[in-house]
This record gives sequence, C-alpha cells and structure tokens, in this order.
Amino acid sequence: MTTEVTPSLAEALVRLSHTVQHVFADVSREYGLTPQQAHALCRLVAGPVGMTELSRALHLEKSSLTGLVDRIEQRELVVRVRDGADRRACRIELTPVGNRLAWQTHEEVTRRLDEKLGALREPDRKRLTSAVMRVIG
Amino acid sequence: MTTEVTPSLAEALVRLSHTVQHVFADVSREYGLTPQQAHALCRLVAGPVGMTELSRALHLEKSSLTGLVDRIEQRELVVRVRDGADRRACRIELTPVGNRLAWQTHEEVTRRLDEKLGALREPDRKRLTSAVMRVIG
DNA sequence: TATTGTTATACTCTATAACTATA
DNA sequence: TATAGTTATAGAGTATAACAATA
Repeated sequence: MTTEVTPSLAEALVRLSHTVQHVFADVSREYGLTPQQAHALCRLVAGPVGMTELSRALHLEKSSLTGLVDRIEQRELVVRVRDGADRRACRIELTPVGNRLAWQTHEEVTRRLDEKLGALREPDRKRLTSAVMRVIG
Repeated sequence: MTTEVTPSLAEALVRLSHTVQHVFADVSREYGLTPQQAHALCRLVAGPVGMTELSRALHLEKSSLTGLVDRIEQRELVVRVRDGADRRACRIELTPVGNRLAWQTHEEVTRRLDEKLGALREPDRKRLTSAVMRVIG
C-alpha cells in the first residue's frame, strides 16, 4: 500500500515549474532554440527593452546576457538598436523572423499546457488565473 | 492609457514557473549549489535511483548527467553505489551532508514561496493545488 | 560618481556520437 | 542485441571582476 500525501501548494508549484520548464525546453528545441533564447525572445514580444532591464527580467547578470543576445543577434532574431537619447544604451528589438519564432514558441507551449489543463471549466480557469496573477504580482 | 490584457491560465502558469525558477536559483546559490545540482539532490530525497532513471526525472541525456553527478560526488553530497545484481548499474545515494543540504534547500524554497502565497485564502489554495496536480500528473 | 553595456576568464550545463562492460 | 553508464567533443549558459564610454 502506497501512502499518497497531498503536497503543499508550494511543493506543487515547484513541481509545476519543472514540468513547465520541460515543456518549454522541448518546444524551444523543436524550433532550434535553447530555452534561454526562447525565454528572451518571448520577453521581447512585449516590446523592446535595454540590456539592463532584460537582464533583470531574465534574472541574469548583464554580462551573461551579452553572449546570449550576441548569439540570437547573429541568427538575426533580434537587433541591438542604439538609443538616440542615451548613447551608452541600446534597445533589443525582435526582427520579423524573431517575432514569428517567439509567437510560435509561445503558442505551442501554451497549447501543450492547455492540453494538460483540458478538464478545467472556464469559471475555474478565471479564478485560478487571477489567483496566480496575485502570486506573481 | 495602458491596455491590460488578462493572460490565459497557461500563460499565467508559464510566468509563475519562471518566478519559481528564480526563487529556486537564488536559494540554490545561497547554499553553494547550481540550480541543476539542487534539483538533483531534491529528487534523490525520495530515494536512491540509477543514472538512467535520474536522467529521465531531470529531463537530461544520460551523458549530461555523468558530469553533474561527478561534481556533486566530488563534493561528497552523493555517492555512486554499485548495484549488487546488475554489475553495469549503480544507485546514486545522498550522503548525510547531501541529504541535509537537500532538505535545507527544499525548506527554504518552500518558505519563500509560501511568503508569496500569503495573499491566497484556503479555498483558492485548495483549488490551485488540485489544478496544478492535474498539470503535473 | 553612477550607470550602460562589454570583455576576459573560469566553470558548469548540455547534446551528439562513439564507446565499454554487462545482460 | 539491448541496456547501463562513460568518454570525447563542441557549444551554450553563467557569474565575477575589471573595464570603456557616457550621464
């Protein structure tokens, strides 16, 4: 007889995050991206940002981001656009190809997660979404 | 005027999982571990497993796991124990030090997430937990 | 002085392909 | 033949420290 213990919500969230990361990794890979590259591209869909802000969003040191952006820029998925007002700064912008790839990745990740959420009804989804939003601020 | 769009539940879960990863990375680091090492140690708390099974649990190629285990074994957080029955195989076991570190990491991650979950009332917690359980199977 | 971003360096993580030893 | 695990290799991700240019 197996003793099945219901985990705490926090524990469940840790496991969820690993599951989501695996889905994210699988999808990224199918589109020829590393998970980190895909994460950066998806963040840029919301609009161009500077290196400092992007590094904060991705929870990375700025110096770590330099190489990451170098590689996706070499693949022409993003461009560094010099800031007109502040000559130290730049904005990282998606190219049309990068934008398409970001959306495709995002859609496919969402689709696979939705599959797993299949049985949930709309009122429950709404409630859960707002609960999650409260947690992540 | 900003147009605030409510994300889908799947999108909210992706964002939540990034938040959890950041907490996990912070805590791991404070305990002198990489997130990957911490993940492996936490998985081993459930009991010793072979390389093949551990690589499946961590969503890694076996060959990637070899180095990861090498490094935590050098730090005496785990040991490779040869399997008596199958001389090709081994079980990865936590040492007492590794076990303590795994628990500490787990507890601290849980504590920080619980802080963020503070805003959530019990009915929401229960519903969210069961939705999350459905996703992670 | 503070901030933006890069470079240099050293490790860690990861996959692919080829391999050894055992089943 | 199939499975458990390793090695060799190459590339990507990451942090720290030091730096250049600009504010």
